[in-house]
Amino acid sequence: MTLRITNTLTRQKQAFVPLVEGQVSMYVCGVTVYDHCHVGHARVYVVFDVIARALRHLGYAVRYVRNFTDVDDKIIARANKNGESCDDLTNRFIAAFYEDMDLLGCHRPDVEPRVTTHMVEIVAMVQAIVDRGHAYIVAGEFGGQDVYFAIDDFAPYGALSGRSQDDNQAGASDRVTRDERKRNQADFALWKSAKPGEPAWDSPWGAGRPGWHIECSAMSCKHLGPAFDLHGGGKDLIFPHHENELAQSKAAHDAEFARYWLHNGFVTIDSEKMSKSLGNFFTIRDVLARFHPAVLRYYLLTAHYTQPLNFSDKSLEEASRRVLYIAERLAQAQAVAAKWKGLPVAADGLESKAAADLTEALQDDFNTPKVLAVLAELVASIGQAIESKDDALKRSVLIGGLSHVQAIAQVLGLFEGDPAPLAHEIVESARERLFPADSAQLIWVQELVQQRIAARATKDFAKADELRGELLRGGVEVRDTREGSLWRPLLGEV
RNA sequence: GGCGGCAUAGCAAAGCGGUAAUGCAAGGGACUGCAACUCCCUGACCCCCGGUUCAAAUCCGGGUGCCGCCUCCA
Repeated sequence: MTLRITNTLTRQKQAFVPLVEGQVSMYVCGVTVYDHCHVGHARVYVVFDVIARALRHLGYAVRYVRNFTDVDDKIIARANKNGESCDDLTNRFIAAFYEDMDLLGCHRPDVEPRVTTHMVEIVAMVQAIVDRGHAYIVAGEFGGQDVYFAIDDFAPYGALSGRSQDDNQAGASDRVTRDERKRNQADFALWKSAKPGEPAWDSPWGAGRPGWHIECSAMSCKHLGPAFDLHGGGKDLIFPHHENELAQSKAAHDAEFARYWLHNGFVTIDSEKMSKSLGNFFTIRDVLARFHPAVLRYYLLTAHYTQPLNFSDKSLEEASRRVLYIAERLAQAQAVAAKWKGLPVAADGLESKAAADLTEALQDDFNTPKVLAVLAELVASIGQAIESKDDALKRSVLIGGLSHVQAIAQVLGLFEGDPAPLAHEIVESARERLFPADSAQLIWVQELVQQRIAARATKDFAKADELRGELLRGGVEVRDTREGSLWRPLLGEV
């Protein structure tokens, strides 16, 4: 079996054949850095992080490029509003972006170009498009000149999004102000002349800045060449961003541009798209204040990347319980397996089946729910083995299973490290959040737990059970173990 | 108005022509003073109607419902 990928261009899942055997070049549209990222952004970058990891697992040498858009209307507006420079603003949010991505366990792409450092390439590409007759120049509003891409001169326009210009006109005409300078209202800016006070760069058309789409065309070309394998982003970029990128790039150099277009589905809330404009979004920081980063990452991988993913406390709570369960099982398995440390174990059927299942799941359009199912079966086998009285079986399943969990972990970017601290962090972060030190809630819990310990000591089980019931209603579960009566917060409503 | 996607057990989610992965929840059992944790067992014929096929959740046609894009948006 070979790798199959859903290609937006063909609307089909098709066999992946890279331009150069064994290598994959991949470009993913990065963020416009004027604000914190929300969960929708998190999904894109986690998904493509896993895709890059998966490709590497499958043996490809991957070159992953992801840009920062640091010149844009929204950036200028926000910087003006804040009374700071665009550079200060963008640098701040790039730093914040890295903090979020690091917490979520996303590897850095191989190249992370910024628009502001690629003006030479951008101007050159605009010039090439003009020279080849696919763009025209009009007078700008404040002097200088604007350059527009002429979609009527480019026959394949609409191929990616599957719509004709006529289709678009019907809906767009009532919402978009007419610009009489444009030949076709759907023509889009390649270069915009500077308005007073805006950041601007020199060009053959006077001082100005790039239009929205050209940066990705120029930067992908510079770092991956005029033709490359994978181009990714959220579904909302299909039109107009990617459609326009495709048109510009092909108009500039005739090369194939991206061969496979991958688009991830939206994160939704109550089935509606999470977006800035609707205001129904949570930033990554909002979520990480309540849930462990591994929980958010796990949750983001529970649905196939092309499908919508509905965001809710319930889903995150379920993911919490699951991640905790897996981490605890793995930690326990490691503790049990430690005594066999260094002893070799023959690969068993379980391990090789899991390896084959992992590969198959990844080759099936990076099917992370399937990978999670493989992991679940593996962890279940490990859980059974821990209980097993058969020492030989136990040893082979635990050691073999743990080593294969690592292979899966490296692809998912989950459970890569030591599982014991992860389990501890999940419980402790919930404890700190719900029962902070010196809080009335904490004192309440400690008081009841002490009373219960006392009740049990005198074998007053009726009283002990009553206290446990009370704690449970207060969101606390108590477990009587060899180490005594331990308590921890319930991870979400059950 | 145009274009596109989705509809699978209580919930979430795989499946891409050969009689439905996985997770959560729920029920039963083992364990436990009782519980919790853990382990074992239990669940759906796939929105509706037609069609193609020896065979369809999976393909085709028609409905219904939800969502997205066509304006900045991951």
